[in-house]
Amino acid sequence: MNFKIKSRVEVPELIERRRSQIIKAAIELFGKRGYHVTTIRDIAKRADVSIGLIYQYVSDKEDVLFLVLIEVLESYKRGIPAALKGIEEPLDRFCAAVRAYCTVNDEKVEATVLAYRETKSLRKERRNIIKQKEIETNRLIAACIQDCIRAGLFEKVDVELFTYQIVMFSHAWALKAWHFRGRMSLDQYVWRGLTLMLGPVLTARGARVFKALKS
Amino acid sequence: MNFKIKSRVEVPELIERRRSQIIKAAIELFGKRGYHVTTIRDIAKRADVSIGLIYQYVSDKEDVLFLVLIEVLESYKRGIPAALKGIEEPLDRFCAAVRAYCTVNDEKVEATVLAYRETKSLRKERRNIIKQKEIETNRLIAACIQDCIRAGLFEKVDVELFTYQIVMFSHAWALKAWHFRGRMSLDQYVWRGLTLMLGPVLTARGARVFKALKS
DNA sequence: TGCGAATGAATGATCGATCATTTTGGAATG
DNA sequence: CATTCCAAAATGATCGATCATTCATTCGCA
Repeated sequence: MNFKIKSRVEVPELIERRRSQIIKAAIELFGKRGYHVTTIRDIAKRADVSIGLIYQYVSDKEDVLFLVLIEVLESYKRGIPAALKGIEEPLDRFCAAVRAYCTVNDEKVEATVLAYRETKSLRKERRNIIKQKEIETNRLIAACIQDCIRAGLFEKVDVELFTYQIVMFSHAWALKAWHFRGRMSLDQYVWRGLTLMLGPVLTARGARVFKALKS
Repeated sequence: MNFKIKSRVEVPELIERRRSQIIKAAIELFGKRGYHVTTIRDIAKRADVSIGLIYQYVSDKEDVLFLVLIEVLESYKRGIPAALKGIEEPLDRFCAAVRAYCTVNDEKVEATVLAYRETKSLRKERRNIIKQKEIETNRLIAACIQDCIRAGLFEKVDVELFTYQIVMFSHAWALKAWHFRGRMSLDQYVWRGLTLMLGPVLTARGARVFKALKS
């Protein structure tokens, strides 16, 4: 859970600025070409810094991948609470959470695919930190589901499995973009998916609320 | 759809034997360590052949990855019809197909993860062949769903989306093995998943058939 | 002037691919 | 049946290229 990446430069603002410069370039390149094929030279060029500078803020290439994956997963985790702000009604919150998660996956398809591709390229200890981050995001969705159950809008479903169903549904938009893109819009995907998945989950009352929400 | 990989040796039986020897070793190594980290030397050693021999049956390392992915996807495609043999009742067939797909993913978790990780490492033309293979497998599941609809066991659902839901559900067992393994058995996973996913899909009659199936 | 930050040429290790050489198996010969 | 011979198959040392990482040097600011 706790991680520090060694830096030869001490000034925190500088670390912040340089690292995000490096991460930005690396996300683009890793996303397009993959981690192993991308060279430190490529990253340096795209970030408009020297090769040596990268090694002042990071101790090896794996550090860059780790920073990249942390940033990707955290940005996903940030997206959900942001979309929930101000929404009170539980079913509404649930739908907003699903839509938000699909939306972040849509905006950064390559980053999502990258997380699937390259998490295994980290050493175990770091891989676990990444998994932990994913679990934290999943908890946000699980909480929405729990709330719907408590409010009598969902039947008492298998929360764990239903959460993963939602997560996979969202990831699928990115993982199978080659299939879905062009076939339907993200909005269509979300609504058609929700309709399909909620069918057996909604209580009678939940169904009424959902119908109202659709319009 | 059509692919030939150059071989310096002409004898078909020899090509068959040597290639499957190479592929077997490569699946294990790519699965455990990843494509880029595995060297041709590693593959040669594990397959118990010389480096040079590999280049007699394949023209470069990417050929090996391609052969590996083709083999993985084909083995998955073979698994479904095999499990359906002799089963007539449509809902039974559908459940058997889901279970079969989950089972192949369970037996070769690393291969499934590998397909997600490394398909992008192929050049576009070959990547498309792999996607095509996945589509062919999906069609087998879609057909089961269609049959259930025709038989009045499923409501007229969104077949495309429902198919992908099933596919992602099966892949999730492998992709999220670190979460599910130990928490439940594959059988539990399949039944809990089917119960969750079929809820809104089954017609009244379908529900009766499903209940009977469970016992 | 001094010091931390930045640079990029140089280093050394690694790896894919090649190819000169050896081994193998079986056809031809006596 | 033993021997010779040869083409195909197999080998692995070697080559050339690439890449992560280092470090001697320069830069820029206080």
